[in-house]
Amino acid sequence: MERKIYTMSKLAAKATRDLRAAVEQAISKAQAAGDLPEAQAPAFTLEVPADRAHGDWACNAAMAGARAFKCAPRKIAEAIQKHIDLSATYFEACEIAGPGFLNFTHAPRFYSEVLQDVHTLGPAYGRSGMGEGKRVLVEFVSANPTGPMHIGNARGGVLGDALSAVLETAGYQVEREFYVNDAGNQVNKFACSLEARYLQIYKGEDAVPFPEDGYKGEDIKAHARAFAEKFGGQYVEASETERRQALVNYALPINIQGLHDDLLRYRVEYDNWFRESALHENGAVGRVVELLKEKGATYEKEGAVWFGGGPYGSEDFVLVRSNGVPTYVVPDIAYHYDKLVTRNFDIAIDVLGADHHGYVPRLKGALKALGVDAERLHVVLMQMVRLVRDGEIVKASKRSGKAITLVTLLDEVPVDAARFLFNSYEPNTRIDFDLDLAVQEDSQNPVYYVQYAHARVCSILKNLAADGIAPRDCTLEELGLLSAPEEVELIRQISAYTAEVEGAARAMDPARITRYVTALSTLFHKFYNACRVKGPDPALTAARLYLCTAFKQVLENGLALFNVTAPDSM
RNA sequence: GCGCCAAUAGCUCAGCUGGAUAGAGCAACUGCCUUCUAAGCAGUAGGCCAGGGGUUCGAGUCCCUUUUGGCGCGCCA
Repeated sequence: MERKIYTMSKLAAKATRDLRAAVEQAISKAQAAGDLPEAQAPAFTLEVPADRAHGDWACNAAMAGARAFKCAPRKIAEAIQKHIDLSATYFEACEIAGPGFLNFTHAPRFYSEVLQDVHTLGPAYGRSGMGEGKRVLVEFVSANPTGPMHIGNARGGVLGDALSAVLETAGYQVEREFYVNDAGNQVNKFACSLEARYLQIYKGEDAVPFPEDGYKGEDIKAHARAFAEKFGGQYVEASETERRQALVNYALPINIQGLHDDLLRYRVEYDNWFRESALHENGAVGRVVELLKEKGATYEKEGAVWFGGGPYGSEDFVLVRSNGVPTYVVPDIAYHYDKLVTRNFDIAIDVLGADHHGYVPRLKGALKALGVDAERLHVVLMQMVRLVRDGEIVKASKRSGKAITLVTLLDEVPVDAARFLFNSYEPNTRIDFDLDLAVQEDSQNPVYYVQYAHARVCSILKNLAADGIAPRDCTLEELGLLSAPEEVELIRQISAYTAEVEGAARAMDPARITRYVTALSTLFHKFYNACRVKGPDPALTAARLYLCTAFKQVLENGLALFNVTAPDSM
């Protein structure tokens, strides 16, 4: 696998790191000068204040140190202020406010250099080395190939895909994987359902009972009909095993290809399609049971093999039924063992529906018993998606065969809108997906707000190009002309991008990027209304054009993370 | 019954290791297009952050508890 080396933007990170060092030094110097008592200096935070009037970065060292120094926060703040040296930093002012906050203001050169950074790095702006090149396997969707994908898989697809992109950008080496459940009981049910529909074609619907827990969807009937057209009735008289095998061999590949195609249509692509059947064929499933037995993590009860979860933080559960057939967890354990041991990924991430949460401790417990550090497995649980149409909740039920499928969703909702909407919610938020809103092509739909900002900046560039004015490099003096509040705010937001990506990676929440690009677009729209790019002053025009192209670049980088298009015109 | 997740503006949601006057979009109302796209901007209005205790300089955020809702608790997957 190709190892990518990225140029990183370190400017914003360096700015805060230097500031932190300056504050620490100021505390030491204040202590040396007797302005602060000798005591362990407190841990403190640097954060962007909610209110712009409080500067660009705020430090709580004075309040945090109140106890250690046995001194009023404002007194401590004054001592720090007296001794702080900002000359080597990207900050120029330090003020004391409120209960003892130290508020710092960026020096103008910070803004100029941020813009130059964006131009230098281009599409790589935002990348960082946070992940240290660690190998991460992100598994998501993994829908059963026995039927069509439902609306929850649509969310999982967007979430897993965007999360993967965020992690890549934050410096991880990511592989996207789909786990194909092409073995086990689900497939048996699939076979029995197909068989019933097939036989019904030849014997009549009343003559062949349909299995109680079978798949009742139309897709099963369609498969049976197509199979009958291709092979005729030759399998009616064949043995049950042979008949079912033939039906599965025919229909399952079609379904798997269908999953692949539907996801592709949804702009979701995988590095690997990992088949459960492979784990059975190469003996990994049987081996994992043996391994657990060797570790003494199992016991037998009433003819079944149980996992004793007590020492590993999980409940007891059955591994192998009394009839000798392993339960579904066993291949899952084998699969995760394969991820973390056989293939030796540093981290495995599972994107799962919240209805699977009860299963997580079992899986982690089994991994612990196998000697695997369960911390290397991260499960991102996403809450359920409900579909709302005409103000009413559409109940999706897989058994009834009336589920809202991913394909139905795509037929109704543009991919950009669906991806943007699904990526607007953090995984742990339940979504009521409003179909009526998603198809609306107006300002109510947030995706257009962001795309419009992009179309706008493209329009500016086009207009100026028509006048013979092309973007060019600017001197620091020229960039210093960008001092209007709207300009400064926009650049500030641009400067925060890398940290935002890192935060999204750390929290495993790509929805933060959606919020980021929305905020970025807002600031651009404000800039657009307050500052004209085209104007009498060539230097100012050049500087603003430089800002425009930087904005365009960062917006594109952000949208690329969740694979939403950035149109040149709307 | 036990466990997990939640409860913030009329609606949908943010609020990142506890920080300053709790934010955004939509909906409502008022303004702004002979100048780079009005799918935009500016402004007004809208909140006992579910209730109650606690922890501390400081709580929407942490702990306990009550209520309400979602999900899960099989030798199904």
